[in-house]
Amino acid sequence: MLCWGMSRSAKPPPSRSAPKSPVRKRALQSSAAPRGAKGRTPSPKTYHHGDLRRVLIAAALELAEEGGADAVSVREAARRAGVSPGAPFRHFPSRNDLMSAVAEEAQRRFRSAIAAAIAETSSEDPLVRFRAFGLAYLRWAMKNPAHFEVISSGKYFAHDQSAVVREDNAELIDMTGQLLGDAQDRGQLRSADLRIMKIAGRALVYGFARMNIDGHFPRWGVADAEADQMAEAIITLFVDGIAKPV
Amino acid sequence: MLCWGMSRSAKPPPSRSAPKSPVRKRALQSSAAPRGAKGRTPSPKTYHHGDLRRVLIAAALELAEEGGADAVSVREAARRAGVSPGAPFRHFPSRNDLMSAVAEEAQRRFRSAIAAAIAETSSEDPLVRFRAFGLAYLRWAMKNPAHFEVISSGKYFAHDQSAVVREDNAELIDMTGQLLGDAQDRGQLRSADLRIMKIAGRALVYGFARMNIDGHFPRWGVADAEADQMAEAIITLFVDGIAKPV
DNA sequence: CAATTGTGTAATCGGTGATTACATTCACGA
DNA sequence: TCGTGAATGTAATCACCGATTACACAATTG
Repeated sequence: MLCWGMSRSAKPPPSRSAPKSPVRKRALQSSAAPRGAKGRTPSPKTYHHGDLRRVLIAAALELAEEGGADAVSVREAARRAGVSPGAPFRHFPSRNDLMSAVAEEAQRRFRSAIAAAIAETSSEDPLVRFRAFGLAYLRWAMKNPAHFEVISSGKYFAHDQSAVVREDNAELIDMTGQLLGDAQDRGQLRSADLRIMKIAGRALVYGFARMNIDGHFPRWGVADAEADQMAEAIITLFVDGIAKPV
Repeated sequence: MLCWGMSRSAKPPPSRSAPKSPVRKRALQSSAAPRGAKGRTPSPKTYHHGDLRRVLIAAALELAEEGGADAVSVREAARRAGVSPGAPFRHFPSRNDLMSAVAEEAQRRFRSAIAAAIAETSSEDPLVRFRAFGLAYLRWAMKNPAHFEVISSGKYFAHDQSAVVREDNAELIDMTGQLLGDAQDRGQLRSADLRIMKIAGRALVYGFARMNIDGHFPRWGVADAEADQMAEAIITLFVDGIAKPV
């Protein structure tokens, strides 16, 4: 018998169309009352889950955290939500659709983290703010490698599938352009080619974050402080490199 | 019936232990006489393939080229080699082992490309050679994105599984350290911290290559020239950034 | 020529994404 | 209040994949 629950014991085959026993096992249910967007009260043992979409996304984010982006499987997410393997299909026609939703949530968090870091920067100096941007970027990426991977790798969801991720990301890129433009207006930069600086800056932080994800820094994972110092040093090097020498 | 060949037609079940018809279909066989390491002459229709290991690696490299590193499957490689799905097991106990072999071959090519580019540089100026290194790196990575991905992402083979890849890569990194050290000895650099420059340089090119792989440059893929110019500009920016201003 | 070793085949297992028919429930309107 | 249809979850199934085993066949070697 095909049983998606955790009981693997062989059961006597239920005659094909016999009415099922009304007793249902139900798992997790995220017992801290998941308030849906509509503030519905979820009775604990209903046939309908009530908030499956959200729970699936949460489970997928969790799976990614635990075992990397590749470890996310629709079936396992369903298992953790306590529903059958086919249930997610109603909400996400394909695994990619689930991953898109995951990416949107992750991107939202990423953006918030950076926005918060910049908001905390009291200075008006665009290069100082640029530094803060880069540092927040790297810190978030190193703290949430799997989520960063989902967002960035363009392998888990089609980039043109989620307008949210696309626009949100474009906004971040624009922000760096803005900051560099301001710095240029103040005569703080050596080179005139903003475009190259922008893309080089992106490549630098992206590469550092990805190297971390891809296991190029085997020493870390524990030495959190060293990683942070390294991140800071790299950004300093970049900013010093493009800034006009005093 | 389970048939690994291309014929999907239902056949009458062959009685379990009946002697098989001696007629065998045999695919590809890489008909340009694959000379094994031992220079064996491969007769075209033997039961034994004769050079399966090599052919499997070649097929895997091809699959990666065609559909990205994730598109490599042991079964498909076996299919292209014209053998059963279980055959590769003799040579590669797991998919990762196959990918390790693929990575070794790719790394070998990568290293050659860079070595050749540096050898062509007549100049003795370490920064000029450093530039050549970076450019060769980016050019190869952009020309062989899937192969670069297999080498670098540490997801397709355990980094400690292949001494070849590890050492080969360490040698490349050493090379950059050497070049930067030479530049420092000649007083060409602004900063004293070689370690940071080394890692920032790595992150920069790695990030650029990875952004290309991950689809962050949607415009390209056709505009090859633009990508090349961009690569050059980025490396120039970096070298100018770390070099002492004239 | 015979035995041993290497190599490919056949068959099977468990896991996964995808898809369909069906069961149950909920929400809305008569 | 009650029925009906739309939502939503279940059951069952398919194809594909990686892994593994027992077995068949070939190549080599003595």
